[in-house]
Amino acid sequence: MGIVERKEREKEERRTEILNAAEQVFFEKGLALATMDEIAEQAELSKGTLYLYYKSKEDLYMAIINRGHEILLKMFQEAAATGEPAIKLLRNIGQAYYAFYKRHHDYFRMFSFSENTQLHSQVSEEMKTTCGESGQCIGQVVMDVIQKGKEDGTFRPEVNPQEMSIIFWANSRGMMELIDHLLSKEDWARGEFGGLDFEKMYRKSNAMLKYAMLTEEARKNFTLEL
Amino acid sequence: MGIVERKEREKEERRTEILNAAEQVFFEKGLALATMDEIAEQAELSKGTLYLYYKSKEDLYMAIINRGHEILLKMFQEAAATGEPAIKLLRNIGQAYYAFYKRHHDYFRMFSFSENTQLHSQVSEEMKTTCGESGQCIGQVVMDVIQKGKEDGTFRPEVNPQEMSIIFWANSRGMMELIDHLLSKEDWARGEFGGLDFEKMYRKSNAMLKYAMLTEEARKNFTLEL
Amino acid sequence: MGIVERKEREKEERRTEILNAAEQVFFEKGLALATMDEIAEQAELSKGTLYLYYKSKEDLYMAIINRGHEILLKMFQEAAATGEPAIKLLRNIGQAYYAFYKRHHDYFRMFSFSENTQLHSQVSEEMKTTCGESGQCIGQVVMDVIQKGKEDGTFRPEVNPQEMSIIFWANSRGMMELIDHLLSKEDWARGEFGGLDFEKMYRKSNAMLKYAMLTEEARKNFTLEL
Amino acid sequence: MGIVERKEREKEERRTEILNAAEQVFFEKGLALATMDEIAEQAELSKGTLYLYYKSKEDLYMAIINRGHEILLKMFQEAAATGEPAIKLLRNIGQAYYAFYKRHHDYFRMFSFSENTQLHSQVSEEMKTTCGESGQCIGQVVMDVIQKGKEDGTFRPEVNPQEMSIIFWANSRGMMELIDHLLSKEDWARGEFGGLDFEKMYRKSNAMLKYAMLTEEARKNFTLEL
DNA sequence: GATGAATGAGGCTTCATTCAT
DNA sequence: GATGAATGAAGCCTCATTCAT
Repeated sequence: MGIVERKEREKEERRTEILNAAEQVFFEKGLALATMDEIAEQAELSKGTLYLYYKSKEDLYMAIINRGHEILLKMFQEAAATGEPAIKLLRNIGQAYYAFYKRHHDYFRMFSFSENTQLHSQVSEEMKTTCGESGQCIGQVVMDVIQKGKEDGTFRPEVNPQEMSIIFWANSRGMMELIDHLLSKEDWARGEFGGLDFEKMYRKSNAMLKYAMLTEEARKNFTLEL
Repeated sequence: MGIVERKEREKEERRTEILNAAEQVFFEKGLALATMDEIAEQAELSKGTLYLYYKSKEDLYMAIINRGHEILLKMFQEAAATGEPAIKLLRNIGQAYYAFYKRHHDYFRMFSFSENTQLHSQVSEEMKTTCGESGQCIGQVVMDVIQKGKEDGTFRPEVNPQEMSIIFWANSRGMMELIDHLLSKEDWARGEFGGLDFEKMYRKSNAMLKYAMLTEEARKNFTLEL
Repeated sequence: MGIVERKEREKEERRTEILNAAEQVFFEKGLALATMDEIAEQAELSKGTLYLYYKSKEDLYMAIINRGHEILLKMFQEAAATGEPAIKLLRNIGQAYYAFYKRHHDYFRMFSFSENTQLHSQVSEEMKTTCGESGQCIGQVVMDVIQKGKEDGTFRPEVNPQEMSIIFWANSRGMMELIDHLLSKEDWARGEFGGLDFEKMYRKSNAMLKYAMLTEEARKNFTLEL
Repeated sequence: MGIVERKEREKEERRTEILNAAEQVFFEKGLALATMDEIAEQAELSKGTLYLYYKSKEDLYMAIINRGHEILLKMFQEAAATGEPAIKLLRNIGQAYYAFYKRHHDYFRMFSFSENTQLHSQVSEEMKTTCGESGQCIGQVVMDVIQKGKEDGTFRPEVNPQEMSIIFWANSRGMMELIDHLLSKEDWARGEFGGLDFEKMYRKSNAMLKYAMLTEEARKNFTLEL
């Protein structure tokens, strides 16, 4: 025995190879312009084999998005596990998001797409189920941190962690999308455009939201720089 | 005389008809799944005629995005022209955005797409030029209001209007995208999901940002509800 | 009076303008890639007007070929009208053909096409009739010169002028087509390719045919250089 | 084993089937009027399959031209391999060309087109490379024979084989094109038009060129009939 | 006579997916 | 399980020609 396990492992490896290949192609061309032919060639597999592992091009695309979500989740979890006070953790998470964007902006760009109605209509239910989790968990990490901050008296008692985590997440995403869009026209690596320092702006926006949640007490130790 | 003018007007009408038809189809199917055949049929025109007015499917798509931008711009301009103090105007603009989303969410969904690299690569330079303006102006409206608020002592002197308008815009967009995504799974019309009142959350997020910009003086007249 | 003539003249001028425009476009793009739109634009006329003067794109193309034929005919006639002895005239004609090729190779290239079956099937009978003449006459010029050479004892009595004119014409055309094809790959202006001097070769081929027609007597005054 | 070979063979057969179908359609309609739909139907294959074997309509067309070139090359090679003296071989080649024209005039007509600039611009580099060879070799056969005739004292020492092979080839092609053009209007099968026997004329033209190349010695055994 | 907007048939090509081997 | 040849539906776009004004 062990033969079943080996088979299982090989199958998993094959899935990974396909994903790696698909990733490269999707990153370069995007969903619409990528072709299964190209992915098959990149994977050094036949086109038929692709369909043995993934039901459709869209499923494959969704699987890559899921990869991105898992990477981001891990980064969030690490950022929230330093043992620091909640307010620091929230800052860490914010920075982790920016770091993710910088290191994995190809994934980031796919995220917007993942919410596209058209895409969803073409992804199998199976795949959607598989991919749902990570996305959910990401929000949870933020929520837990805010809850913790509430408990230790940093955030006001009327703060609703679920709502606030959504607001934080939405704001961050909105900032990053805008940054990504503006930067694509200029020097992306420099992270600067038209004299604006986007990283700083991103941090500011997060700080502003955080500031609004602080108790009077906590504000004394917090300087909001605009 | 008048013959040339009439011709001109008819041509413009035809353009509008085409745009109307394209809009309907794009709203329903999205860029990828829409076909020029269907648009032509909807417009009760031959496919060839479509190409007399727009160079490609992507150009047509971009023209619709432009329509959306113009509607939004007008709503912003009206929201900023009530003569109220800056802090109210900013709230008006925020509400206008939400109203736009509610009334024209099909346009709203296209906006994300308008920043897609692949789309851009297929839109003619001509069309891009035509469509650039509205997008620019929208941000300007917000910026002017913040500048005004700074001048009348509502917003802190260290506030940078350009940066803040970007942050406001990004946050609002992020919130709305998230709302749109979450709601699409449930009852959209109700504007509520999982016990969360999204409109309220949206207003909160805006209020939090605003609050952070206020001078000590102005905060006295502003209650931040979380 | 006069008014009809003026109308007639203006109409003729319009035909010429159209022909000029079509010529430019056909020269540049060839029949298949040229469009009536482009011709109309070049002529600064509406597309509809084109069809007022020519029944189809193919008719227009044929009309240009006819122009070329007329130019060539005129050059042949001049070459044959210097009053020199027949053997010189034949040389003149050969040189005229080469000169035509050099000066008007765009026309020359169309000639091959003019014999294309597909083209013919799309040209109106009317236009074919109009264009038949020049083509016929060109052969006639050569024939007359050979007949003259026969009469003055330069060419053998058994020479059949009709046959020989055809052979001359065919040989010259074949040479020029080949030259044109080979040269297009290299420096056309230089008239040289792979160390071969095509003009010289062309003259040689003509000389060889001429030589074979000469009487013993005439050969004494003729040096055939190979 | 053998399975790979069989696959290989079947693939080659498929290529041939496609070529056969394309040939029939192109012969009947010509490049411009032929459609891939028709070729697919004729081949009893889907249109998509055509593109699995040939990149474009033009590539397919070029492949057929190549077939013709190969047939002609073989006929030339056989004509030049009878072991007879060079002067006979040259006559054989001339006759082979005429035979080719008579048996395969559809191919012959395509040849003119193969030199068309527009066609070339649409043929893939790959196909051009594949097709280049045969064309080259055809000229070589003639050249070798002339060289041989020079060496055995039949042709004058000043004869340049390369030049002369080109002249022969060009003259033959020119004659055949003209014949083809004139005959198409009348009875092609009879090979006669307006009282002219074209085959005889063709032979005459070749004989005239040959005659001009002969040494004084060789002329004694050669009667030039005009 | 001139216009030019409208047509609509049809062309080439692509590609996700299947299925016999 | 893997292959890759074959499919065929569909897409975008072109353009010669017509015809109402």
